[in-house]
Amino acid sequence: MGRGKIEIKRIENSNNRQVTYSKRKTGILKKAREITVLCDAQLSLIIFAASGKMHEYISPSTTLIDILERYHKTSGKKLWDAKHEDLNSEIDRMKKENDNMQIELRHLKGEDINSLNYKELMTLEEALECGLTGVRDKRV
Amino acid sequence: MGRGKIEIKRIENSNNRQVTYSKRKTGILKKAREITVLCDAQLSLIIFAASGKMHEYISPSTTLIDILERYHKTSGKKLWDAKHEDLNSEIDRMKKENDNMQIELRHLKGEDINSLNYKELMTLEEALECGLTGVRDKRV
DNA sequence: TCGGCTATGTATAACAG
DNA sequence: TCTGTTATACATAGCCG
Repeated sequence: MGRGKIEIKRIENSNNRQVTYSKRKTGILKKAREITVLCDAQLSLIIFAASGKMHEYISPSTTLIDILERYHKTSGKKLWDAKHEDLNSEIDRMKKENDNMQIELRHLKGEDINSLNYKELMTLEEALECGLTGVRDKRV
Repeated sequence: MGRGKIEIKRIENSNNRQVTYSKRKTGILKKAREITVLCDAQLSLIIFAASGKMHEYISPSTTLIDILERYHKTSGKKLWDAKHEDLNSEIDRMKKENDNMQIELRHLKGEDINSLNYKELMTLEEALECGLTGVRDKRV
């Protein structure tokens, strides 16, 4: 279309490239809107120009999130796992830390100490005596 | 285009709608590919037909996740917060729990007790004595 | 229902200001 | 560089088999 046929390959002249981008962006956004209206389709179109500028079209009556959820379900491809995995591993890490402290606390309170061996009991006693001394010094 | 002009509104005849969808889908996918090649654009296009069938085009040299990250950064719109917020609040909750245990542990070890008032010290001392008794009983 | 055809409406490459 | 124009290539609506 236009005054001459062009090959579909990167337009080397940056000015032409920019102009073509702008026109085709308008075109594709229009097509996107049209197909959703004509055919009851749901669609998400996100375009970034080489310059970084962004344009989007999301079909009405839906949201990008809806579409991504559906994409997720339909394709089975997971989108936010990278993010989720980080958070999940952080949670696991804290959970372990938590459990360890929980156990130490119970021991210091004299609970669940049946499983401790003699050496561990001695260490614990020492810690308790030390703490007690500190507290008594302070209190007086 | 075609033998007659059509209005951009829902095509009522479901057969025509389906045919038009199929043709236009091909068209828009082609346009999507072309603009990325011609203009160095990055693009994500996801279409769901009314039937539920999905089609997508993601520009080469990128991934949908990249595009969504960029969308997030550029638009400021948060996409996965609903999902993430749950995890984040879980992390916050555990962090608090963690901190509290951390403090309690330090107190039991006689550390950082300057900030405690008399009553708190007494409670602490009691706990320590109780723990110590338990441990000594056990050790013997 | 479907794949292909073609007359016609659109999009756009090149150009002009 | 940007906006508008125009000749042309392209996309596609309605058909046909």
